[in-house]
Amino acid sequence: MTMQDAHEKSHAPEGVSCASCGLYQFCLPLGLSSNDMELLDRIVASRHECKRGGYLFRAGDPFQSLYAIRSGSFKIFDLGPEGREKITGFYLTGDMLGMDAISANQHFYNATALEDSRVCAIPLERLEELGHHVPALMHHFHKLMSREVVHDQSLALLLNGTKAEQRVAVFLLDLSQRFATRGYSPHHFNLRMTREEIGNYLGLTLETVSRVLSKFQSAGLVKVHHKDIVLRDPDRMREIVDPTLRRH
Amino acid sequence: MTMQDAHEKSHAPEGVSCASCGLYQFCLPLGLSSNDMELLDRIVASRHECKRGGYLFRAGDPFQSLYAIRSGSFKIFDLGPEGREKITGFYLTGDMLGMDAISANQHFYNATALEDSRVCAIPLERLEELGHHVPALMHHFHKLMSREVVHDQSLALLLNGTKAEQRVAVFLLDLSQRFATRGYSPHHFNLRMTREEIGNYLGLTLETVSRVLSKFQSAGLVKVHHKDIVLRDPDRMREIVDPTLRRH
DNA sequence: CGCAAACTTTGACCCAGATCAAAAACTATG
DNA sequence: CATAGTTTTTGATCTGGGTCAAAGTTTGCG
Repeated sequence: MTMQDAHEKSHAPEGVSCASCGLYQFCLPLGLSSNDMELLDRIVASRHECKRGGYLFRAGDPFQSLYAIRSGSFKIFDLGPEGREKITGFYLTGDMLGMDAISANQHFYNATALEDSRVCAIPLERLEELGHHVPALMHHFHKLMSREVVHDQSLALLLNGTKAEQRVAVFLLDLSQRFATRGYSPHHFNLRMTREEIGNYLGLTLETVSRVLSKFQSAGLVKVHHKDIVLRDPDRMREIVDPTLRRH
Repeated sequence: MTMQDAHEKSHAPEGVSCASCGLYQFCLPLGLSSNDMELLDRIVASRHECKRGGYLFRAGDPFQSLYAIRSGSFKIFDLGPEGREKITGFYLTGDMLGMDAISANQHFYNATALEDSRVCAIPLERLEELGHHVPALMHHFHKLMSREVVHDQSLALLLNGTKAEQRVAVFLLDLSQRFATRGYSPHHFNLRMTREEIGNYLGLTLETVSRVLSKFQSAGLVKVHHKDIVLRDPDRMREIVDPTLRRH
């Protein structure tokens, strides 16, 4: 079973507290008093490591707990009947994974690490139990789930109503913004996924992603060097996403 | 403001209880004791009517409450920069709407009634407050949100990896199953939305939807008469969705 | 009941992006 | 540091479903 597979995921030293994590503005503790923060450590069942390519959970696994990403990044994906992978999300440090599994008590999708990563396991029962005593915690959890709903609907909108260039632009701007929120540069960052994974996620082929990036580069919008991205003109990028922004 | 617009939504007699609703297997009360059920009525702030085409809420509206559909059906949709409508979901009797609004305290999307409908307004604060005393209620709410997450991701998968015929087949089978769960015939039902709305939702044009339905009809899979649908061969329909099911 | 408006069907043509192909650039490993 | 494998780029061609067009159907309203 996934949980015991030492090649994919192993226990790490537990001597870390939520208060010292440096992620409390993204993770669950947001808006809690330092008093509440101490309680928070009680809901983290364990901390794991997950090697690049290792599974955090697989579709069909029984629902054990939610996971907060302490460091690293993950993709979640479906494997179709013929094993064709379809990515529905990339998750970065501070994001929470596994909320799909609550509804049927088992995971619908798969999650693997894009790089060596660490996660905190948060059993839902403990979260709910502590939530009875700390209303702000419960409410924050509801916000997190709601954010997931909004994100997933945005993805459906993206896959429905937009052209290739818009999709890639949305993808880059979204990443940029997420890095900014985490304190990294919004102008210069490294992709953690391949062209194929990007295309898979955006409903495009890797060739199309590559072509669009080349086009953006010759238009002076970005500087692309492998996975190294420099956003040179975010405003013009935003105009590609929403042409009504263009001022003549 | 939407909430006061009498043309769109008006108050209806309040003399109805959750226990007498006949929907308690779909709505929030699922799995609660009859004792808890009495508490439940306390979280319903009001019951409204919503005429065909009327807005239940609009993108940007402040988040007032969640809504459980007592009768009727709704679509939720985004209006792009040029006002181009993009539907991300159809909701039937017993479904809950508005969970997108929790994350930012305002609605991201619009909701209008596909037919004259009635809803129960459920303020989140009351739900959370009562949830502190009734853990099963809180947990059931988490399952509902999780189900929404799974649905939205499934939509993204549909819009990504499938062809026109598969999409229409998925749509019909999904509706069939949802009607069945509600005690209606899974073989014979009425569409509440136009070809255009179906196509919009599925990422197809109304012409393509029409063509696919015609093709399904001549193949003997369905009998289509306007909005009246008879599923004649659900098994073969499932094979269209997932060709690996085919036995030669 | 009759006419207008809305919805649906069917046909002809076209295009964005998929697919196929092949070379180039990078990465990892012994 | 050479070599095999992976990832990316670029080009040529193909196609599912979009777009445009026009006729047929249904519904609702006065």
